[in-house]
Amino acid sequence: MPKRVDPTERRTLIADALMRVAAERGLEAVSLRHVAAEAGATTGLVQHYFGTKDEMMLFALEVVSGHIGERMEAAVNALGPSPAPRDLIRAMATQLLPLDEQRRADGRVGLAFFAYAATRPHVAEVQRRGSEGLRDFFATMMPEPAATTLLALVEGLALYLLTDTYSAATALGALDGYLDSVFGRP
Amino acid sequence: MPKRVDPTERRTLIADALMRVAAERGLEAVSLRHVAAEAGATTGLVQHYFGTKDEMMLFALEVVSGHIGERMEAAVNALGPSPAPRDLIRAMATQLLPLDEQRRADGRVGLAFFAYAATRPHVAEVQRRGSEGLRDFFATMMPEPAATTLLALVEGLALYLLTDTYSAATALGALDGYLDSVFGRP
DNA sequence: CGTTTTACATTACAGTCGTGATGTCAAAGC
DNA sequence: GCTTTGACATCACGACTGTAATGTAAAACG
Repeated sequence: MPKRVDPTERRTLIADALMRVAAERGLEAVSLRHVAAEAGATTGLVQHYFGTKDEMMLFALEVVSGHIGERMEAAVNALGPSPAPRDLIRAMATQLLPLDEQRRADGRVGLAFFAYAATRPHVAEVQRRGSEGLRDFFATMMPEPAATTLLALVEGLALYLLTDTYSAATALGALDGYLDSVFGRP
Repeated sequence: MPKRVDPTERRTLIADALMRVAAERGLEAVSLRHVAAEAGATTGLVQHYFGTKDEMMLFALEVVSGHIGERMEAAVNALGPSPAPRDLIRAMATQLLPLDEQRRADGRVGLAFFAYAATRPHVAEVQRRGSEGLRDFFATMMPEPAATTLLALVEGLALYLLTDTYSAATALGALDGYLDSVFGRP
């Protein structure tokens, strides 16, 4: 056999190509051939690592969640030890907003997956779990109804940022305004 | 020529079929053939009334906005004359939430169109205008930043209702909670 | 050293897609 | 009444899709 290869490395390489295609040309342009071409490979390689297209899509969705998780961890670490709950929540919520090109790309993929999941229950399950985990975490640092509201608010802001309906300043203002109403004005 | 026919009637007939397909099988299942079949017609008819697929999609998007507008008007009229701002806003915002099968169908189509618009600037324009109009109207009855936040919150709640992440009671609770924080608890 | 197994590439297939061309038929206009 | 025209139906086209089958080369393993 040829050089033994790290399969998850190849899979993330493919998933990254997928996300580039999805971010630039929409999820409907995500085909085995386009993804393969973007990855500089052939459809055979893609087929080798993902038996089916749905498998590939599902993996890409997990990569996006992974990105968000990593960014949240980094943002939280940047706060230093034992930060105030409000700062912690703000830092995490901000990572859900598409405020730079990196997060915009992830956001577009995430949005596309919402539509994709609308007719694929098992994909929807993955998303649901992610949202619930986040809300439960938020709920450890603020009243539960407020955590619920905050998460929905952030999701809506993300949507409007993605469509250029709201500016970054507007979205951050709305986020801070809501945090003020929960934690009290500083 | 055959019986002269009302073109907009035919167009809405086609658009309704499109929305049924999109709601049940996702926007990616929306093809000229599927829509035609759902409408009990042929692709020739669809082509006759919409030169191109994009034209058809755009028209369907306008139909969805129309539905929402009609529902809002009905809900507002049901309030009786000169309602309190809070009640008015609540009635309108509620129409944006997919709380019954009718609104769920529209919501799914709307969501699918968000993804569709992500790579079609002129479609995004239509959506943006709708959101801005709504926010401006809200802003006539509440502080502007609150209107901005409310709209994003409602959009986020709609998303989570659509994916069955939040229950109707949870979403309405979040909406009322926010309205309380703006207008004061009754 | 030979065999097996892994990692890919290539090709083929059946299906669907949007679109354009062409055909048919009935009513409106002269 | 004949011609024009609008309202569709039908069919063909090239492009694209996901997937299955097959081929090939190389490294690991006995």
